[in-house]
Parts: sequence; structure tokens; C-alpha cells
Amino acid sequence: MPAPRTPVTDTLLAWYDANARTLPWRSPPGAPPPDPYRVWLSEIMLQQTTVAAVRPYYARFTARWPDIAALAAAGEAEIMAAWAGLGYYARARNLHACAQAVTRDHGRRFPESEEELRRLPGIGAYTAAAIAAIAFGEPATAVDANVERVVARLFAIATPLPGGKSEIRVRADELTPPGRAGDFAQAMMDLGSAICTPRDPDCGRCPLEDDCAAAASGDPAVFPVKPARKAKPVRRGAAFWLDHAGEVLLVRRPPWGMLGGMRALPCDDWCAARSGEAAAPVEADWAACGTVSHVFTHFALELDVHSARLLTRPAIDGEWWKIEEIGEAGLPTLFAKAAALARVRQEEMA
DNA sequence: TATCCGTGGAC
DNA sequence: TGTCCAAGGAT
Repeated sequence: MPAPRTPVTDTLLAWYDANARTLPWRSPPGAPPPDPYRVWLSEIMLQQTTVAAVRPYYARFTARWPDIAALAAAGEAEIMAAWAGLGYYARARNLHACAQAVTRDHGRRFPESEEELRRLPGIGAYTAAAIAAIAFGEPATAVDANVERVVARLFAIATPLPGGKSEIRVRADELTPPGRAGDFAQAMMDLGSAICTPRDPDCGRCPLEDDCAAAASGDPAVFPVKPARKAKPVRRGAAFWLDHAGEVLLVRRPPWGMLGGMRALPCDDWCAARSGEAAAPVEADWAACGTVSHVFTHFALELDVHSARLLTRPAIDGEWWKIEEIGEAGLPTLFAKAAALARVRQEEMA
């Protein structure tokens, strides 16, 4: 008589008990859950962002702001600057807004239910479920790209995304063990990260291979089915490095749109048909420094960088920043690249 | 539902 | 070099 088949969930949890990654924001399987503040912070940082990219930011944030009250008391500008380089900057503004909401409306403690968490700024369906399950042991199912991929393969769900999400959600709910929802979510992520990868999944090492319809099909990588991507348009713009007495002019971008709320070099609207069209912030003897190429999510940018040095400081809106301390200005990567180019050019001129 | 929103690493 | 895509959310 054949032995009863171990349910997929138990197989996965047993694998996780033996193979869980050690991460700074995570407790080992079976241990008491981590500080909800740290779970929340890590989940926000990890949205569409790799573990390797998050690590140093997580370390700096937790050292500088060790709890929710400290973060709520911080200025939005310093949080934005500390976030510089990590991308998706609306997350940083929402981070501050969420810290203030928890401090103001919830007595400095995160609400424990998925429903209440979902109402906080920057916390969507996935993050609410992840925090509820991981930090509070609630029976919530966090469906991220890893879970979508693993579940789509387990059941060979051929409906292209995003249409297939509803079926994936149902299946993921059915697999979630109410008593270990947090470990289940993290197990799915570890499996998706190390074994059930987007390309060339390593089925030979997968604890769920015998249960997986996609593995049985012989070509598991076709799941989940995704629509074709659109081509990225290329845009062109101009940025201006204006310095005087060892300081450079920086501006604050408007809170909405690209790089919203971040410090930046003065620039045009990136809609130039060709280089040399943009109006400079002041009259000066502008020199061309070169062009920065930068790829965003839905377009590529060719940014022409110009520099000028003034003998007298003009009356102009902005912030004069010590050039030697430009690294602490919190420039997003695009402008950090432009600044580096302008400084190289300056060295050549000197 | 579709679009906007960054960045860097892997292949 | 180009392509894909990573613990998504807001609108």
C-alpha cells in the first residue's frame, strides 16, 4: 500500500525549516516573529527591489531610525535623501507618511490585521498580507511575483497575466497553512528566489517537483505566461551644473512624477527633439560636458550635461550645496551620474 | 484594467 | 548590447 502523499504545503514547510535563508529582517523558522517595524521597513524596501540592493539601505535605516517613532520624527527630506539610489521614490514619501500615521492613529504600534494595514500609505494588498502573516502570525496570503510564479507552475496555469492572477490567488489561498502563514510566504519567496527562478528553474533541487504540473510538462519556464513588452521610447533632455565658490546649485523636484520630491540638478522637461535646445537657468558661458544615458521603467533618457562657473552668485531659486559634500545630497542615480560627468569635465578644465 | 514609477544585476 | 525582471502601489 503506497504511503499517503505529503501535502504540498507540508513539503514546502519542511524544506523551509531546513533551508531558510538568513536575512537581517527575518527570524528563523519557529522563532518568535521579528519587530513589526522591521518587517514593514524591509517589505517596503523589497518592493520590486532585490535583496542585494536592499541590504545596505536596511542597515543604514535601522541604525539611524531604530523604531517607528524615530522615523516619524525625522524630516521627509532626510528620509528622501537616505533613500536616494534605491528607486521608486514614492515609497520613501509614503514611508514617512505611514510612520506618522502609525504614530498618530495607532499609538505607535502597527495594526495587526491585513485590512487595517492595507489602509496605510504605501501598503497594498501584498505588503498588508506579508506584514500580517510574518509579523503577527495572521492567516494571510501574500501573493508576490514569486508566489505567482510558483503557483502558476504547480498548477500549470496557462491564463496570461494579469488575467491569471485571480486563479493564482485562489490556489495560493488554498495552500496557505493558517498556523504558519508567515513561514509559508517566506518559504515561497526562498523557493522562487533560489530554485523556481524565472528562467531555467532548477527542478532537480525542488522539493515540489513531484507535485508540479509544469515540471511534468517538461517546459516549466513557460509559466506564468506574460504579455509581450512594449518598446521603450528614447527621450532627450538637458541638465545644468552651475557652480560658484565651491558650491553647486541644486533644486527640489516637484513631489509628483519622475524622481518626485528628490534633489536634482536644474534641468528641462526631457522632451527636447535634439540636443542644445534647452534654456539654461541663467545666462552664462555654458560648456558641454557630455551625455548621460539612463534607462527608466518605461523610457530611456539621453541627458546632455552642461556646466558653467559664475564669479558672482545669481539670485535664483535653489540650494547651494558644497561640491565636496555632493555625495550626501541624496541625488537619484540619474543626477549622480550627471554630476560625476560635470566634475570630470571641471577637472579637465582646471 | 492600464499606465506610471528606478535601479542594477544576470544572462 | 539588449532583454528581463526583483518581496508592488497609486491612480
